[in-house]
Amino acid sequence: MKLTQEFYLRDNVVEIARDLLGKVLCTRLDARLTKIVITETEAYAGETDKASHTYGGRRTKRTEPMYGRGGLAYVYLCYGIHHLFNVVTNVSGTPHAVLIRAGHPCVGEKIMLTRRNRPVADVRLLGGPGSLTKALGITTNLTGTSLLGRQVWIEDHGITPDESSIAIGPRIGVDYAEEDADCPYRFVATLDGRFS
DNA sequence: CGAATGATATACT
DNA sequence: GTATATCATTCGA
Repeated sequence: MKLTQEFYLRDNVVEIARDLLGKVLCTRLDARLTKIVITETEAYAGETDKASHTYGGRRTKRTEPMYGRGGLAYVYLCYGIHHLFNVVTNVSGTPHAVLIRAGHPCVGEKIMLTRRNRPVADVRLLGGPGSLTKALGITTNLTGTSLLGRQVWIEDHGITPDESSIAIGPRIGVDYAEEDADCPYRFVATLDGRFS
């Protein structure tokens, strides 16, 4: 059920980004349990990827978790407002990560509505990386946390989108990355009611 | 379309 | 140590 270390240690970050579609991202924070089905991801291929914070081997206090072992969380503040959640992959020393961009409510929908201060669950509840972390209660103080622990983890509920329901395209908001801005590293799944 | 909003990286003194 | 530009976005006009 819960994804194991081996899932995250694999060396093809693009493949892991695709495999994360349909998996269930869970948090238990402030004694409140929330789960969402992942529907959109992006791969960031570390040192060779101009869109990645670790391009060229840049290593700072912020990016330190990306250099850790696969299976850690990398959370950072973007535009001074939004906390963005990433899954660190590959072995220690290879700073790859997958950004979780969107999802569908699974457990704790009411808690998520409260955190987002919204009346009803629509596509905007979890419709972007910043909205998603707010709904799940994720903040930068979770950066470096293990995804095999008690606060945040990922489960397999047996949802496997087939090839035809996955759209692949260039990543969002990475215009600064020159030629790497066009890499087909973004995955979107359309799961028509196939989640529990 | 444009403001909000603050940590972070980088380039200076 | 201090200054400044930049940003893997969101929301509301």
